[in-house]
Amino acid sequence: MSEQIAQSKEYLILEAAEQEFLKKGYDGARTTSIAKAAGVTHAMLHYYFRTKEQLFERIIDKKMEEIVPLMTHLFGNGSLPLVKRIEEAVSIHFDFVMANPDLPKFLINEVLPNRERCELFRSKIEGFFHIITDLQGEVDEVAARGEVEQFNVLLLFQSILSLNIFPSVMANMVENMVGDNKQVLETFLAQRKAENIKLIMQRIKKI
Amino acid sequence: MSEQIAQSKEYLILEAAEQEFLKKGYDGARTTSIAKAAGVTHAMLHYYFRTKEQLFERIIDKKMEEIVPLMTHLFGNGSLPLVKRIEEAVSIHFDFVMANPDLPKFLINEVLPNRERCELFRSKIEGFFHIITDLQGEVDEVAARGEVEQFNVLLLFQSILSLNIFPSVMANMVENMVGDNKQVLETFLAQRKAENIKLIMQRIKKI
DNA sequence: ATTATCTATAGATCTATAGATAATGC
DNA sequence: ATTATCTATAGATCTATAGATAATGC
Repeated sequence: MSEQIAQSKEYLILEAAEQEFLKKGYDGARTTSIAKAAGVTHAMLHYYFRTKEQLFERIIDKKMEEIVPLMTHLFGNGSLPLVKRIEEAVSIHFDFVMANPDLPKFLINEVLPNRERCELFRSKIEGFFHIITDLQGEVDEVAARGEVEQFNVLLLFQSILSLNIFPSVMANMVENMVGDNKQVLETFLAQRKAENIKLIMQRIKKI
Repeated sequence: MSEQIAQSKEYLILEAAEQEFLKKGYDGARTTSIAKAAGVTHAMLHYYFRTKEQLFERIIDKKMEEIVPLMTHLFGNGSLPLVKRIEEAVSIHFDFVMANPDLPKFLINEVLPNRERCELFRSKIEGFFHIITDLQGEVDEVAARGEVEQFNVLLLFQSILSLNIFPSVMANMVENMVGDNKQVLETFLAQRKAENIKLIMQRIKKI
């Protein structure tokens, strides 16, 4: 990004707004705080974005766009066998959530409860649901050959999602329990990731 | 509860506050809305509870108290063998979350992020962590005899929690996907519950 | 005497804009 | 001419309380 854009007031406001909205949600966020954090006068925020709502929509859109490519490429590595591909997906998804720890709560609190935003989100990740359907066909075949336990792909994806967002959704409690020791935290996360992979693998592998 | 208490303004305010705070969170809740929903003047709310914060704490306390007995009795049926006891726990916990669908989000958004409240909550469920420790000893024994796969009880509990809160945390998206057909929703929930039990059972059972 | 209740309003906070002025690009 | 920026403030909303009055319990 060019130096001009990076330091433009409009961009500074967007960055500050992202922080504020992700940390505090729409209700908790203050346009005055955003302006202050961005180092601009409050009037400038309204000059560029007119309303708090419009500024918020910009952040929502940005966040959604960050999720789409992950979702559509999650089970993307067609060269791997089915089970390995799913194991990869769990791992990649876990890492993505850890790299974007505020996203799950933001989605849960600000996107899903709003009809319009929820449907916009669904339309954006529509491709993902087609992938799920295709994958189900593949699973049915492989399971018919007795190579994996039969399973519902959508349910399995929900399980992966649930398990992987846990550390970020419960981040405060986790911190509270492990203290602020970075080493301990990383050990915990590694354990958590390994456990999630094991859970999913045990579920689908042929007994 | 006596008719007097049930219809007392104080109690009406508490009930309305519970609805409002659970649905909208602290920031989104309005004391004026609460008073209106309770059918009392706004001044009465402040007369009984002084501040929004104090009213909120009352609701927080109540909600915590609802969770404590569940947690401490989750793995309580000592007469069952280990694996069955855990299966029971998954089932009971799932049903509890479904019966209290707003609780997980409330805990995640209003309790855990607040240092004081989070520690208060931890102190209230301290007994639960002792149960986890005891259970770990039992697991180590049974696993040493080769009757179950070795596993970490705390990690497993986290997995159960993650999997079971999914439908309520994603409730809006689930509704959006299954429509408002009650039959379809119940089928989904039954599927989800069976899948969670299967996931946990497969994880701990000896291969 | 104390508790409960209401009306009216203070006081704080927050979003948003008006209006003036400076900077920028044809 | 248009775009960017600031100061000042309007206007809306929300929490909280003052002060008067009615109801209740010794």
